[in-house]
Amino acid sequence: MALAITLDNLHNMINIPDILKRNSLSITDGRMKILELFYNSEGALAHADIEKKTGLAVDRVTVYRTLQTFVEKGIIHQVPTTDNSILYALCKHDCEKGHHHDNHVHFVCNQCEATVCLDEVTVPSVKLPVGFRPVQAAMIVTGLCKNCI
Amino acid sequence: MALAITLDNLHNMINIPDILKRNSLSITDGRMKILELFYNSEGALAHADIEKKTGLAVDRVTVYRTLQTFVEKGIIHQVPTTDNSILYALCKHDCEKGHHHDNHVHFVCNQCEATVCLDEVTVPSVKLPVGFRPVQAAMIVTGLCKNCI
DNA sequence: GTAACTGCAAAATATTTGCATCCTT
DNA sequence: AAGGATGCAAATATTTTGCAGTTAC
Repeated sequence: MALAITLDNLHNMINIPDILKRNSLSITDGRMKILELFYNSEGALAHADIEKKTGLAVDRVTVYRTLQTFVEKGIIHQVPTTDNSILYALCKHDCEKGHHHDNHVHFVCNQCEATVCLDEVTVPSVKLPVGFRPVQAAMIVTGLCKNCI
Repeated sequence: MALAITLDNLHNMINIPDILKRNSLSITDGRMKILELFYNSEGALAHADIEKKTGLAVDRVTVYRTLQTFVEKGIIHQVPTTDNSILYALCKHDCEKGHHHDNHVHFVCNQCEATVCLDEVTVPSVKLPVGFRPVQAAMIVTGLCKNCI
């Protein structure tokens, strides 16, 4: 019989300490808790979300420093937004190696406010006016997500 | 206060007080100065840019309030960014009527840091996974602008 | 004259930095 | 043991709010 891959055993396949180790980061409670949060969350997270969910377990300053570290290591990336909020999301593919490959479309739900990475949808290229040399492109689509339709 | 008539807005026959009037806003020094700034600037502006350029002429709080008012009226729009900065740019077409039509691509120069609206380049549509209903899309391209190539 | 707008002060938030202590390796 | 990571306190920075005085209409 085929092995059913549920969310749960998908998570079991992910080894949080290992990810930290691969990125030459010491394995600490705070980093584990925060990284776990990302793996257990559907969409992108703001600093405030993380602070709320970790509660007293992790200091506010540590959250700032951890997010910064994770971005530098390529474990998470900053999600572009149309407003001015700062969101972070896991680099699903192989950003862990230090290069970000977040050229996928980000979707923001107007209803539930969640931001999700549509890893399978790549940003289309556009023709720019003469004189502009493109290097990277980001795209944000807003609308209704599957939970809110 | 005397409105400085630059070659540019003279040529385009842009009447700053008129724009305010059309939007049922009283014509004040601060609003004129700030709106003028937008018309005389190539790209998008951050709150800090405006504060620096208006100097003591306009209070910091007034800048915040004016930007908010202008966005509400559809005179300017918030520019999506890949980092977390807040940028504003003129709505070039007919956003003054209260609806935003900023579905154009925004370009950020890695060299000079300027953000410009590519009004002539519209955001392409993408095919989303089942369950996502798109309403709006934004796109940010980074690279080198014509001045920095 | 009246409503709208501004500036100032201060409150509320958000982010960064320094340093002593603790924990991972 | 040593270097890195954390927590706490405090310094900065950013944004919002209240209110009294001023200005546009």
